[in-house]
Amino acid sequence: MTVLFSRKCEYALQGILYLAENQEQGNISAEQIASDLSISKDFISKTLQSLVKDGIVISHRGKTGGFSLARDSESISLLEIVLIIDGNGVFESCVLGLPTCGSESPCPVHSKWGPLREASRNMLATTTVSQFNPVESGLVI
Amino acid sequence: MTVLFSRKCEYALQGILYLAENQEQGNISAEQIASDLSISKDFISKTLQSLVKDGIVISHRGKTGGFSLARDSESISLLEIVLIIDGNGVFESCVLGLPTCGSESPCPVHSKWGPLREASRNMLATTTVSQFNPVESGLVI
DNA sequence: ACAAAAACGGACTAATAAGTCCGATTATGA
DNA sequence: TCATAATCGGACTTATTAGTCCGTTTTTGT
Repeated sequence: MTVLFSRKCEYALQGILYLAENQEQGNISAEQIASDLSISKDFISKTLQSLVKDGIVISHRGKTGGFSLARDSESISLLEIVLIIDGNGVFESCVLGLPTCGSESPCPVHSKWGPLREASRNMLATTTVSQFNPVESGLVI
Repeated sequence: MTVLFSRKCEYALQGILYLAENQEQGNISAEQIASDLSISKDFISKTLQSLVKDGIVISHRGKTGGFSLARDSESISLLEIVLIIDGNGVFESCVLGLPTCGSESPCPVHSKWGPLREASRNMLATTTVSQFNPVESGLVI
């Protein structure tokens, strides 16, 4: 079991963080990403391709091809990635899986889960891909 | 996708809350639970059987058989159910799925997710099955 | 005694997610 | 020009989860 996101979404997040951290390299091949993250090349490749479609990532074919960020890393939030890959079900559905749960007929944990869900969403919305790029964030001397 | 728990776990939680809410009925058949919760009879039956093995639920065969709580509803926390069905991976694993993530080498959201995870766990640990039984909680006149 | 109705157990099937493979296309550099 | 190395697309396979089926056992009420 994963925690909050699908495996595909986890890989997407890992992948885009990797791209951000290694921006100076220019195009980065799926091969390299997969090797460094110890995941499947074909799978991360497919996953990044869906981010290409949504304009988060740019891809280049050919010998020196690979992937790179389509936008400024500071403008890409983790939430954006999650919504693209997994949708917003995590932030809408009842945590107990009750289809009828809502503000009219809340489940036992409805009011308690609400703030946590909002905090999770907020964490993802306010965390950008650039935030942990050592170079950009100035954390490295 | 489910939010935090497997479908099986969601059903277990729904089922045990149902048992608590309808304690006065004594034995409650899988048939009735399934019908009221709009889920599969066979599946909820199987799920409750694993709670029987862990001493949360008691089962009785035969014509008037069914399921009932094995312990005082105030002593059964939601967390207990979650740990039995899904284990504690949700509270241990990296939310980005990074195997190396930990306090030594934290992932980008490690420090932010920690408190949320603890709050989630705490919510489940402090919410008992009795809490929302209308009769026991005195919410019903 | 016996029919009915329940959980139990185990094997089975279905659905979904995860991951793989391969041929086609595109671009580069020698 | 041509070999090489990359993404792309689609079909495919595998793994996991979800859900079903059915015969057996147990218990109760008539």
